[in-house]
Amino acid sequence: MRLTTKGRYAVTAMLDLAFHSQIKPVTLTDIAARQTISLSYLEQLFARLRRAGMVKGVRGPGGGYKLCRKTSEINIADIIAAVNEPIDSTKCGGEANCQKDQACLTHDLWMGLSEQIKDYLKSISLADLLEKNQVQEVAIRQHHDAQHTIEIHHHQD
Amino acid sequence: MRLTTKGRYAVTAMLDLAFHSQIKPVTLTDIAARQTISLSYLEQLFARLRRAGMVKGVRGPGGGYKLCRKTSEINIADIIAAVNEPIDSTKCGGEANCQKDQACLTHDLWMGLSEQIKDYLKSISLADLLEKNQVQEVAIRQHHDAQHTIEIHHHQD
DNA sequence: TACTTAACCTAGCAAAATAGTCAACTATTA
DNA sequence: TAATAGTTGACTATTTTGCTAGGTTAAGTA
Ligand code: FES
Ligand code: FES
Repeated sequence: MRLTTKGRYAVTAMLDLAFHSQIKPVTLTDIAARQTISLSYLEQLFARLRRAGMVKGVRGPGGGYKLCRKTSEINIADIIAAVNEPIDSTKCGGEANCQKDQACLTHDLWMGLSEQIKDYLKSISLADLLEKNQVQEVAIRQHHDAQHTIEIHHHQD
Repeated sequence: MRLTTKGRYAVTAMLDLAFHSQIKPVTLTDIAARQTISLSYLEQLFARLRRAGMVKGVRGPGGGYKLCRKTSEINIADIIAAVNEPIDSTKCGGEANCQKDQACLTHDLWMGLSEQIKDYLKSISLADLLEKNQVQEVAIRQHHDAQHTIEIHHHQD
């Protein structure tokens, strides 16, 4: 499991998609504009996400992308794994034989740690994040509404 | 929190150090040989680890590196943070103002997730990993011993 | 049928990060 | 003093990243 800005872009885009594709597909152009990510970079990311079976492209006018599964069934680890080249972080490439005596200090250890992180990220779904974010959005909207009300009151003075 | 091979190198080297520096300091040459990491790359990593106050260099013959703290007081997150350039993973660089309406979809969300991963890695100490590894080592040795016994039995036939 | 839309694909590029090298230098200690 | 071993800085190669530019293909619409 590698964790870089690339993965962040992917998670962000997927979250945007989850948030806006309730009714109709969302175009990458829209996501690019909202999240300030280059369109073609998004295309690259979504090509991988599509090949991983997480999203589905709909061509033609009114088209765009939509999720293949429910937001509760899409986890963060899968998204990150989909966009990152699956690099074998071991020297031996699966075989546990690079040295005689201290062979797997790197091998088992990092693999285990990496697996733990993956498990952790697997336990977080898009729905979980959406919920969190929605709470915040609601809070902000309520704040705005409140301010709006205050302004109206002010005008009525 | 970023997770790349660089961090893996650092954690692996620190673990090797923890494992071998019980009695006397360990030279980077030894670690380089054991873990098949380039010596000069290790030097770079250990320069950062030293600046972060995690290891101490001992000069002269019989010198090398040793840990500044107990293995139970050194966590994985700190090691990884020490070798990675502290990059601000947000576009806005701390300010939450990159866009008007959807400002912090990226911001709060990824920051929070990143923080959670960091917390998780903070909860794992070198001692924890050592213990695990030692358990495995014992297991392997036992397995070897068992096979050895089998071979002896075979010879006795 | 022609046109538009947006997915889908390809090649290439500049900047950054990563991984590793080399050589000179300094401090320690046997 | 001579050997050892850390310290430093500059330098190079490779990979990844994020992006641009240009297409092709499928699906709607006039
Ligand atoms: S990396 Fe797999 S055995 Fe050393
Ligand atoms: S990244 Fe911080 S507000 Fe958008």
